[in-house]
Amino acid sequence: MTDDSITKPDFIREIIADDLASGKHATVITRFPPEPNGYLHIGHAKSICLNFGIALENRPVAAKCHLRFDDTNPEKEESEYVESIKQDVKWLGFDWGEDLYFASDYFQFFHDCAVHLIKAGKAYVDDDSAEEMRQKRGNLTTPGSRSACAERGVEENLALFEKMRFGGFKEGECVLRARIDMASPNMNLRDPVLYRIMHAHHHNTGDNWCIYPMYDFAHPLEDALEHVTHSLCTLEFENHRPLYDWFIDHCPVPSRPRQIEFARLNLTYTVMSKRKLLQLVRDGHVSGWDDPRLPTISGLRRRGYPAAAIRDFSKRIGVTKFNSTTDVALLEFEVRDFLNREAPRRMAVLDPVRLTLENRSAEPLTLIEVANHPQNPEAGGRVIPIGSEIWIEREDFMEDPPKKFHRLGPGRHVRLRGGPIIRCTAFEKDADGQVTLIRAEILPGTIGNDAPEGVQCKAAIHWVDVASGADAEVRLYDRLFSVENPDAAEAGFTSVLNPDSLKTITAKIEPALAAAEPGFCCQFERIGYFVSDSKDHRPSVSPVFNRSVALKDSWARQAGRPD
RNA sequence: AGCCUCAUAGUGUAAUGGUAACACCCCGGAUUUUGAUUCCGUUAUUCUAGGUUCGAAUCCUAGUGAGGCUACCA
Repeated sequence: MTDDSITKPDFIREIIADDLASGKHATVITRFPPEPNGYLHIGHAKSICLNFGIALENRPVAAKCHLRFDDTNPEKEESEYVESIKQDVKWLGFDWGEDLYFASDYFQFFHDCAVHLIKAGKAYVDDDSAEEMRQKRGNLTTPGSRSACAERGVEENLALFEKMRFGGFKEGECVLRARIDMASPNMNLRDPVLYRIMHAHHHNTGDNWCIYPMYDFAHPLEDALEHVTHSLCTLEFENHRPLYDWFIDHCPVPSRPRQIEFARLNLTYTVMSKRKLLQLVRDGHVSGWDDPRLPTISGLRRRGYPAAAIRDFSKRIGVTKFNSTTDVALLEFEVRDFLNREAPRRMAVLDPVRLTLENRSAEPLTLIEVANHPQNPEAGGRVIPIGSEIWIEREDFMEDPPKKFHRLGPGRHVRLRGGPIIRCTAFEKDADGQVTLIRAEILPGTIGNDAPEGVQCKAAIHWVDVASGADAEVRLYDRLFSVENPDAAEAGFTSVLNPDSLKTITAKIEPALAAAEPGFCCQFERIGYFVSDSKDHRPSVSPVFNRSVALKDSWARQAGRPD
């Protein structure tokens, strides 16, 4: 269902194609390596689509993409997140097959590599405190100086490391460091920490270990162990690549993966950092991690964004090293583009006003068959009852319409979508001047036929039958922030939250909508795309719909302009 | 301040030393039983300065701007 025509080779795909062509690799193995410490968001979706996409595209050479949980820090990780991440990857349409891994399953190997480095004189146990280490590391312009512990012999280091491993030290008492270069202009190479002591329970290994490897040490080894050929990560790891390569060079690994960095996704009108997302949830600015306004995968899913639209979006934005910010309008375009093709049409009236059909004896219709999709006859149709009273949208009637207004007004004609043309004969107002009732007559014989000679009918409006229609809660979602770049807000990102990001209203919906199952995506004709809420929607009892995205509305733009 | 990386219409990307293009957005028009869709069209682009070359968005140098790096996070 995804649009393959969008795919064009980016610099990473070119590298891979070259490696395949030159015979450097016979196949391609990528991996998506989340830390299970939070929920996935659309930035992760970019990485997922990249890594799994490359594997899919290279199927002829048996390419694969692994799902690997980078769970090397027991203090931050929970198995609850493992399940939600698996669910999100699956929902996005990707399959890791047999290749589900946990970094924690490699703890023994990491340990053995550490011992290997110690024996080679390339790692040592350091008793310096974190504070002392920081001071001796130097800074951006001045070289660091080595800890006195670096002079320890191999046997002593071996013994101390074993003592670390078997719980002989308290947390923070010492660490294992690589012996590289304290004067390197790349801070990552100033004798980085390999192992720290954590007397913590791990979600996978329980209490088997009390030393845990650092990302920089573990990650290249994980990749190499899994025979990953191309290890794709975001730009902030550029300076880590020399260290990545150093571990590959100095440890007994079975393969040589290559790290390639690309720019992470930034989107306008939202925030993407885990910390800020967490704050929005904790402080109650949103209802939870799956709030439809959040850029989380679960939020987008609940919002009714199709997985295919997110995949198309990922292709459309490309992959580069340029630190860019993508206009969220591009995501919304992909959502509309997909839903326009796939979503069945339904009718709902968001701001209802009653309309009475007066000449029912002249046109005694009781049922109307309405097409489910204007461009796709295969989508079939549905039968909607129609009585003498219907709801129409308040803004589809004007007492004194301007010449460019095509809808209903006194004496004017309009077509009821899928039904007959009607003519407004009268209307009533209350004391405040608010229209309370519209009276209209049906033009007999106009269902499925053009307007009779001499009748001006330039629009079709949606409607809901009063007798058979139902009430529904409709949640009108809009952008969470009112400025393009909330991260740059002087008073903090929460100061630029959009106060109108959610408007909840009661709407009138046609019978088929009330009966829909949760997660049903459709277009409310002339309004936008909506989905029945996966959590709160109760079919036929208490329907709840979320707006995914509004339809483009050139009339609103035109009408809003001064003449 | 040192090191690394990046810079093409408003936004995101393509052009791999040989005519700067595609998508989104915006604007206009045609069609339309959704003021949607579809179709057609308009506006607008190589950060700056030098250099190499017959020829530079592309290669080199410098500058400018942006991002990253001084966790026992990932």
